[in-house]
Amino acid sequence: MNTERTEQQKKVVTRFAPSPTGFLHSGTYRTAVFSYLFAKKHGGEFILRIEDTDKERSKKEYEENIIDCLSWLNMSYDKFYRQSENAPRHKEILEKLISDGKAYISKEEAKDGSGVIKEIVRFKNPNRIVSFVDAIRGEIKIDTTDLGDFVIAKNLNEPLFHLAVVVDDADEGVTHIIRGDDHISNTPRHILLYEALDFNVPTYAHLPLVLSEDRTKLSKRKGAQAVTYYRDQGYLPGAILNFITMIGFNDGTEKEIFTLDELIQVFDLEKVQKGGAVFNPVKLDWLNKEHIKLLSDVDFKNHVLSYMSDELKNIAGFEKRIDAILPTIKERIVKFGDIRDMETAGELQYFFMDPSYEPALLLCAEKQRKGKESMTVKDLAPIYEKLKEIISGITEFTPESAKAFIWPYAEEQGRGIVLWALRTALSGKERSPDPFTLVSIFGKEETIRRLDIALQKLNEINP
RNA sequence: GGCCCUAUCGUCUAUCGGUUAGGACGAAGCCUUCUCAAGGCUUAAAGCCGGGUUCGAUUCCCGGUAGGGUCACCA
Repeated sequence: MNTERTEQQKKVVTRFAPSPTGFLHSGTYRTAVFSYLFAKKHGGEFILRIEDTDKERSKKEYEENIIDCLSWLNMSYDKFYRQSENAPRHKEILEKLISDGKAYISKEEAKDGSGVIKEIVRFKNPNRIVSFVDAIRGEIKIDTTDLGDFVIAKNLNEPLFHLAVVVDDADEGVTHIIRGDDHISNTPRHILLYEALDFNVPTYAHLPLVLSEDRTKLSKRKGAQAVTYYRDQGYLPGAILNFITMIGFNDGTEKEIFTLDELIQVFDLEKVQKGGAVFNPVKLDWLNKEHIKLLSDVDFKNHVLSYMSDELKNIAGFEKRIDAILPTIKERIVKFGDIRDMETAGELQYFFMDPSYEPALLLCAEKQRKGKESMTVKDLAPIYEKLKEIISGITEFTPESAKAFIWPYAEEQGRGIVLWALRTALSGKERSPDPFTLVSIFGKEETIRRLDIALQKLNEINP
């Protein structure tokens, strides 16, 4: 009874054990997220172990990428291991297994077709049915007979995944192995090894796979984007974490927007989905926007600034007006990378400097009076004069106040014409925030100045 | 093909035997100041099939079917 209790109170230890053979992407790091959430939920420890026993495919840059991404996602690990550094221990275990008669060296022709005879190590399979209780799926039984005497090392100095993973997890005290569904078929092999080594078998939890649009396992080939791609595009790490958790997990409520801390609070392996889920980038966009709304004004501004070019930020009027246009930007972006697109499309510059546009743009107001004659310079000039007059009377520069002053005149003259004229004069664009917002951003002096510019441009057109 | 896993709107999901099967994204429509957004409202949209168990199954069991995973001297 006592031993049972201590067993239950044993500190939870989980690990993320990627092989550094590619960039971290949505299909691969989700196991890290769930392992992390589970460990933190139970006040446990989260380990990062780089599984670099495959010398040919492992690359230092991928290892760096993994560490980099985890840090960006704010998933700090309590311990770090590099599997290759445990080589002496692996060799020791291999020798023990062989001397115990539980594994043997087998002289075989190399699989690469070179014809070389190599001495590989095979595990002596007891050929029996292995069963375990998966924390997500319940009992799973698999007959290991058809696995044969599987290979556990290329030679005494080069252990393979099955051996290394079991030895390391046991040595590092991992209590819960949370990994992808695709590992279910490996689990019986691992359990066999645990038993041969007389180690305690940990609890397994096999996560459903993240799927691509065609419902097959998400992979780089299937269009999985690297975590760094999302970072570069200006997604928030909190949104990525929230999204990747919500596909495959639901706390039973209708809440969808969670911070990392909230996720830790509500996380529960038993509420993890069993079936695979499609990674839907459109919903990620929505979620990211929601997370942007959660940002403090300062944080939001800093993010915005980091996505603007120096050229833009160096415009003389930048400092003066940046704060005023922040709300407008927030409304229009879904991720911070959109700011670069806005700048490229020239949708930002006019806030800080005189807009550049063809005089004819002003005349386009004719589009607003269907079936009527085209607008002419003669029609428009008085409108601009009147607008100047109205604006000089505005006392408070808020969108609401601006509207209160301008609206009656727009009603009288035709909304389309007046508002289009105002908006294009202020922005030089066919699309922009509404004119009242623009007026409130620019203030009296600048608004009138821009109306004068429009008037000048009008004169350049021959009636 | 063997073995294993899975199965509710297009997508992500709620439901722990009794519900008008709920929500979200997306879509469509409407409203809200001209454009672009944002916002609000409305609508369409699901229990794979067949057997059981039960007074009653989306839910439990079995069998199909379908999809996926895995079958390396990769991890």
